[in-house]
Amino acid sequence: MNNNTKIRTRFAPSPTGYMHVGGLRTALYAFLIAKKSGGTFILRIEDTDQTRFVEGATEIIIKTLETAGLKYDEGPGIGGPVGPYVQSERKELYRPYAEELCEKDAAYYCLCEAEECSCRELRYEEAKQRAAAGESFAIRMKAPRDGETKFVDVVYGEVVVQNKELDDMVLLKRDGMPTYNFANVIDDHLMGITHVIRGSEYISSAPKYNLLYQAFGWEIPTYITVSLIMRDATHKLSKRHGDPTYDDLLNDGYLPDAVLNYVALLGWSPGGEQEFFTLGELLEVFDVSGISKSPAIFDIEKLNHFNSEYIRKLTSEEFEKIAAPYIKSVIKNESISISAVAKILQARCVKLSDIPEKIDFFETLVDYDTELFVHQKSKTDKTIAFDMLSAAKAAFEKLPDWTNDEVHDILIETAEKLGVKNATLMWPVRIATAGKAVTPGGAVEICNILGRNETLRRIEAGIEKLRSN
RNA sequence: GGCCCGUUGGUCAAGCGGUUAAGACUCCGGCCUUUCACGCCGGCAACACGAGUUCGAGUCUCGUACGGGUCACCA
Repeated sequence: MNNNTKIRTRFAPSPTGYMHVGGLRTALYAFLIAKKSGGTFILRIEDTDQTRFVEGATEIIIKTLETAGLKYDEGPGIGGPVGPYVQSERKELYRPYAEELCEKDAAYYCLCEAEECSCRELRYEEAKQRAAAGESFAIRMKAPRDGETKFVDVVYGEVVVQNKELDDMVLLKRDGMPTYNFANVIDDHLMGITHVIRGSEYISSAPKYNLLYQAFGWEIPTYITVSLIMRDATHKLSKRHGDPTYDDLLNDGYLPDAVLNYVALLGWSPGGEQEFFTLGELLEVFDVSGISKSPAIFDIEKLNHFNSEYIRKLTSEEFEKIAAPYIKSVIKNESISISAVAKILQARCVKLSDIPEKIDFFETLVDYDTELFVHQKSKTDKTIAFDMLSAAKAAFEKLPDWTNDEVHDILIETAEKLGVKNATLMWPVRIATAGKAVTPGGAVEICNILGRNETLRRIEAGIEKLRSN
């Protein structure tokens, strides 16, 4: 461990146009590891493959980190002392390092087109001449053929590999661009990265990176390898198979804080029983010793739970603000109070996209089935409902206008007068005004939101329905 | 296939040689109640298998099975 230097970590995604949930978690851990010790968190874009260029992809990454609250100290847009932070803008600087390795006999020019390379022993001078004469070439690492390479990973412990398992990986491609692996090592060193946090798909490459560091005589960073996030026991989470990306989740009405909190707990445990953590709290409790080696399955049900809780914890003003667009997507009638609708929704939605189907009845009353008036527990059926609605109508007509409290009081009063349970009156009123069995809020809230005229209109319609039945 | 890694309820997971094997999500009862939700109370459900070490193993060792990762001039 680099105890005497400040920790520097980086999140180094390739710009694919979206953010994986796993990528977000890697970014989070890198952020936490740096920040909890007052270190530096860096964003670096790994775009050495130009055929994969996706318009706007870097912006998506930047925006993701921003919404997630993972503020980077150095990176694209804000710069920093070891920039540029986009690899395609650094492409000129890799070649000299590859040449340096050739001089040290740790790499070689590979002039072969074939996959099986036969030019490993070609002398550097001779290869250079042939290259100068116009032959195209790549530069490969000259991996040792015997012995073993070992390294220590904070999560995986000591990993030993036989060198004969290592191949001569390409450092510089025929097009002159560095490979991901090479650029990664060079940049991590040049940017002073002390702790490398990445997914377990890279653990097999780690020994090769170490050989490179050793050939250069550079200090090897601390490796922290995190396991994969899976869709089920046998498939990793993937956009291609329809699994949601971070952006998909936000579009579906999950809150950034909830997603971050949930994702933090996939493959890492704080040890105690607390599950809800703000980013600030994570900074306090996060410790690499809690990172697990085994893959974790992404469970949308558990995320739902986190999201519901986060929604409930919002102040009603905050909730109204984020719920308003969803509410307005179905409620066009301007006499309906968005704020009142938001109020009855807050405790009842798992995610914001649940909202439209829950409140559509405010806008349009469907031609519901009168069977809905039958409810044993409330002691009501169609005949009773008819009487209840008639009584409610008479009571409401006496009120020129109303508030929530007035609706409540008059209904309770009416039920008392009739000598029935509150529910016996409330049920039919709610059914007549909403036209569905399950609604956010009860009869009182619904009547109040609809307003006197619309409520009376719906109650009268209900009476008519029952009369003709 | 070679190499590397993993395996505690359906899911996330605690556990670091002695526990009635936590907790959370889901699911199922019940209570509360103006439907639903919330809340409260209760319940179902796990150490992959086989050897070994040990007085004692979910915890240590080896093997087996199953699963994953990786073996690109992709990242």
